[in-house]
Amino acid sequence: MYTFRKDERLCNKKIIGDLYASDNRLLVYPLSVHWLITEQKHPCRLQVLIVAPKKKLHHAVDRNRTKRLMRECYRHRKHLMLETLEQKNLSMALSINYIHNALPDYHQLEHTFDKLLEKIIEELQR
RNA sequence: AACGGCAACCGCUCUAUCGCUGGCAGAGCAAUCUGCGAGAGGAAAGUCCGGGCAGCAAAGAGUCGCCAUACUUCCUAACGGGAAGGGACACGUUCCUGCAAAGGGCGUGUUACAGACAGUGCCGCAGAAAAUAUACCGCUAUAUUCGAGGCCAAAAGCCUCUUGUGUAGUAAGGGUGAAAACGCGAGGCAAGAGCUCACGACGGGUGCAGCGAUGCACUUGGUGGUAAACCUUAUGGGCUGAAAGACCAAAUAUACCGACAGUUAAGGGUUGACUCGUCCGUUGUCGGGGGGUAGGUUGAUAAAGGCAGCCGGUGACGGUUGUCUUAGAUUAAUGAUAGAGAACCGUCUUGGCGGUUACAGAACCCGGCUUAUAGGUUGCCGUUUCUU
RNA sequence: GGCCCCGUAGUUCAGCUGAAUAGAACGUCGGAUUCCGGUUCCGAAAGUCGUGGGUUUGAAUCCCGCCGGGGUCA
Repeated sequence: MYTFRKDERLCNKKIIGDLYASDNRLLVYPLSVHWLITEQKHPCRLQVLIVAPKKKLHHAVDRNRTKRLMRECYRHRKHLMLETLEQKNLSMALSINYIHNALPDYHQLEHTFDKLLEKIIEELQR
């Protein structure tokens, strides 16, 4: 239930390009999310791209830790989105960008993720 | 014991829960599941050097250019790295010489440390002059000239001093400057000058010592600085870089490649330029296949490996014996949360409370260099204090 | 994983083949003109030349090491 495997990561360059070309953007500081409804080719309904930009976090250590924390939060909460997707029979691609220039705190990040998922599920219901 | 310096080493630990990437074993047609075990560094960083490895129609040769290095010997696979030694400079000195100034010896530290008679350039301002001394002042000789004095009774003439001018000699002196024509003393001279001589600095030659840098002695030359200015000398360098390259599967229609046959001259490539050499060329047939799209396997992890002992060496390091196996991702793993402990700091107070636990994250692999780094351990050296 | 370039007043740039006062425009400040403001004119201030060393008599300039910023290669 709380797994996070290779299948769930977004690797297709074409989909990534479409994702950033679309206008579906949500902002819950310090996170920025692009999302896109995709065709159901892939066995996994929900694919995600986790980004920590070099412009904001200059050291590789900081980028690694930020990505790990974000991944951990996502791993614990993605089932909420999956339920909605299965109800609607949809498939989705996500990119979660970190846009602050300091290291995050885990508990604050959890709180941010809760709010973020609420918003995404609202969008999906429409 | 405290503080400081240098060198070497370590650089948080444990438990629970939930996860990630490989390996081995088992189950399953398969997806996958279960179990066991592994999973960032001393700098993984900067990309400043050197190599391995790989490719390039020749990746050949020569000349020129370009780049790098620059005391000597050694170590090393190699290096622009390291070790030992030499020179220079700085500091210290319970040592030696000396009245002193100073010199020598010893110790510590620093050092991008080849060549400035192979040539060219540059040296602002100031200063006479900044490098072929085209001589401004001064000094000297000589010619001439204004004037004064002396010799003489007077004239002529001669001598001394003096004013101006011309010619010649002269770098000893001239407030400058970072630097002034090797320094300094004596001789010499009309005045002067390495013109000559002694001593000293520097360059060349010869002899001796040393593998050599170099040192010492003798002799000779006659010298501004600057080569992180051009340059000269010596040595080295083909270019590119894992996004290299090899293989497999999918996919498609005319860039290209290979073989064979015919054609033989314009031209093109050869990795900065030229020359020689060499390769290619245009048509037809056959075979393979570009670009674009999206994958997998390999390259790619046992090595110039680590640790310990012994031997050789002043040392870097080498030899030998034993032992160990130690990451391999690829939109990119090595983690998160909670609790406990350890170390250090602060505070009140004698065990609580609060805080801190650095720098930093592999991407083909090695050897160095440089830079960042809380705290701790060990060794050596120096200073101060206390005790015996 | 490689390679290249740039850091100079508050801002945008010169100066970079060494020479002592580091210059220009805009902006800022003060004064004049105006009833007031703008325009215009006059004047002034403002610089560790990114940083630490070295070469040189002398460094923004030459050499080396760091720091920061930007670009480029599938």
